[in-house]
Amino acid sequence: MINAPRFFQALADTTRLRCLMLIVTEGHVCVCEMAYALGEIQPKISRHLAAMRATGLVLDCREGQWMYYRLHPDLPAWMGDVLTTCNRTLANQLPFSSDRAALAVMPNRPKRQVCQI
Amino acid sequence: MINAPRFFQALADTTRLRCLMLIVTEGHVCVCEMAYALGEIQPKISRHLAAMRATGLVLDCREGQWMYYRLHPDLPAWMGDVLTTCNRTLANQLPFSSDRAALAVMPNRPKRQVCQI
DNA sequence: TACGTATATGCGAATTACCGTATATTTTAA
DNA sequence: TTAAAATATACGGTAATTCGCATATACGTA
Repeated sequence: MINAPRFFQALADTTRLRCLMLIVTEGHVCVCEMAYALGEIQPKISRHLAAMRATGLVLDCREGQWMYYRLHPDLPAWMGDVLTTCNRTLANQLPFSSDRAALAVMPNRPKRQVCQI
Repeated sequence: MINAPRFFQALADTTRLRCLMLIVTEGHVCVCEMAYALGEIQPKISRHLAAMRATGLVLDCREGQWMYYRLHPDLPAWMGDVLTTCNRTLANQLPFSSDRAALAVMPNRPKRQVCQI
């Protein structure tokens, strides 16, 4: 089970926090979407997501070629509250606001179909 | 002004988080109180507090020989919300609960007098 | 002034974190 | 079966973090 210091450590990196805010807003986001939205290279995004998966903060789900990430359903309630509180304020600030804007106009953005689990 | 990643980085260390939860609960806590409550040596506590002061998370206030730390009054509201949410849950868990218990029975615990600013 | 208590900080060592590049793996489609 | 796209990871380098110990500084009191 994820503990408080590890939870906060996951939020302590700008790239991870930007990915998490996208996940909180969108529900499910795949790697190439985050890489495009943040303007970062794919291995960097993938490594940060692997770190958050290892700490139990997010869960991955393959859908064809795409790997979608979402918040771990067993996340303690207070951690979900923290993420929501955080997103409510940060969503209107840079770079989080421009991340959403970039994702909204992503060319060839994959359409999520199945994997509703 | 303190930003989100630096804020979370401050919470990402167990010693700092324990000190912060004491500060949230008590309002003002001095270094020797935290050292006693956590069972850690003074330089370790002092260095962590200096780090949090440098990031703008806490404010110090000398009172005689003692240096009291409290949350920075200009902390963004959402960060205060996160700390409150966090403390509400963690206060009942180890090691945070035993930190409060130890502080409550600290021998020769200094009495805070002035420095109400 | 001299001493005891509280606090801060300099220092070096060990550990951990983050990055870019290159490459391996998985899946889809031709 | 071959190619292309998406993703994961190994590797090496650099920077940041954390620690214990020793010591410096500040304050109160005798």
